[in-house]
Amino acid sequence: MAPSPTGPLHIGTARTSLYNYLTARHGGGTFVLRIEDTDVARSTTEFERDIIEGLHWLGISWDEGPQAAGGDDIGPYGPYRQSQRLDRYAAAAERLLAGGNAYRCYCTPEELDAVRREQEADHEAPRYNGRCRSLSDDERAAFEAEGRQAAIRFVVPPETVVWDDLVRGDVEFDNALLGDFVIVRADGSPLYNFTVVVDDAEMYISHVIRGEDHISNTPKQIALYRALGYELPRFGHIPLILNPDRTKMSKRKTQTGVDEYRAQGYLPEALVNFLAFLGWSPGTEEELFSLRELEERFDLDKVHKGGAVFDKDRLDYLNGVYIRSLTDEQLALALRPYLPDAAVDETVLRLVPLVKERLVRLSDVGELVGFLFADDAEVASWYESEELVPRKGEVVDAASALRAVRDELTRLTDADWAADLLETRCREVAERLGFKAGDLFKPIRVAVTGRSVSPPLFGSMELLGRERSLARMDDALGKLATVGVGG
RNA sequence: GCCCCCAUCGUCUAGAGGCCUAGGACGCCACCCUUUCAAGGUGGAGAUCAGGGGUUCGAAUCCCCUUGGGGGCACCA
Repeated sequence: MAPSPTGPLHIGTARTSLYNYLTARHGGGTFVLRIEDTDVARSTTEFERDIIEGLHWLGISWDEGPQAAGGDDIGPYGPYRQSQRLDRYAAAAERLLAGGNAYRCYCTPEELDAVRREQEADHEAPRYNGRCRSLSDDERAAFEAEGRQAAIRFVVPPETVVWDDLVRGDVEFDNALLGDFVIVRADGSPLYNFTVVVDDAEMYISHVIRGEDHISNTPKQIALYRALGYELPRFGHIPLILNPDRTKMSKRKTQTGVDEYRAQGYLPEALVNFLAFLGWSPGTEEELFSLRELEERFDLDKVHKGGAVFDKDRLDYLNGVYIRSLTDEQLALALRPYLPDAAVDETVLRLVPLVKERLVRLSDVGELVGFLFADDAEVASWYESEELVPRKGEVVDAASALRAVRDELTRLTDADWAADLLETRCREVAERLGFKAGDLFKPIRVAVTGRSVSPPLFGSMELLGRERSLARMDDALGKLATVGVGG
């Protein structure tokens, strides 16, 4: 896998990495991570860190490559950052030049542009016209005298290239359609199509698995492999992840940062399971897979050719499944970062059963149990007094009901303040007053939690504690009084 | 404009000539359970397998064309 540290870890990169990782693990191979940082202007070690940490977070590990951002490499064919391999590219370029497989090109961007425009006008494919391909020594000297810097272009042999793609089968491309492409810029820096070939070959990469958007780079790279005398790897082009409108997934239309999903409380297990199925399935109706199980079952020849839309609903569903599969202790730990620092561990563990079945993302916990950590006045500000009124009741009913409940519960001691007893007492009150239990519970719920939708009421009250629960009922009574009916 | 790739419910997918009156899952809709919301359970709507031609006794599965969609055509990766 060879990500470019020019941005945070992208969902697409994560998926490609996963497929690479699974292919390597499934086949007992070696998984290599290489950082493609030749674009010095856009590459940062901060992004490198985000990528490496994101992959680790997903559970993806590699046998060769940098193990930490800015850290040392592991593996026999390093260095594994392209910025540290410049001498190799220079040597390869020299070999190409010496063998007549490449030449210096003195064309300026303006000249190139003019040619391109002309070709477009003639409805031709835009490509380099080969002007500098066979310059005489005099012509070369003349350009040099002008002070022009030369880029290096690769001589593309005009032949049809065929490869047996790991996911698509035979793919054919006519390189005669290609112009000679630049492999080294005028400033001496090497370009992608050239560096990957040198690196993949010198790192003995056997399987190149990448997105379908690279399919048209492959014939160029194969030509380079041949010119350089390298042995060809197998290529596999996996389908793209799509926006809901079926265009190539983009930040604009879909959330693409792995760090963002992580921050929102998606579990790596859910993301991995979800990503694996974007373009692959085991061929059965099973759909819950751990990384380990995927390592065992994943196979490139079950990978689809068509793109797959990123379906957020499905990710959400899977995340819920994985959250529910956690033990209470594990979930309490995972929830910690999403709860106020003031929340003690014991409280967190006790609140887990109340929220476990209600969480789509870990970050949802804040909304669910916010009433526990907000002060009474704030909770009272969350609702209008009308919300205290039971479905088919009057404001007076709400007031008298709440008062009855408060009076009843006041008699309980702190020690008795537990969910089951609270429920028993409230049901008794409901019966005495002739309320349906649900109708009575509504005003209590709103008073105590500030919302008409909350975790189970009595468990919530137990956690909140006697004093605060009673105080909030008093606050509610006060709010009803101001509408003019309480008292 | 040129080149290449792809095509099963809205979405992810099962399906490699007869097992398909096309299966599962998400989402959606009902109902059940239920203190709200979830979770769970049951059921339902939802794809004439993009369309048209072939091949075959037989096609979602093979071939061709059309249409639609996507990707690529840089001194980006």
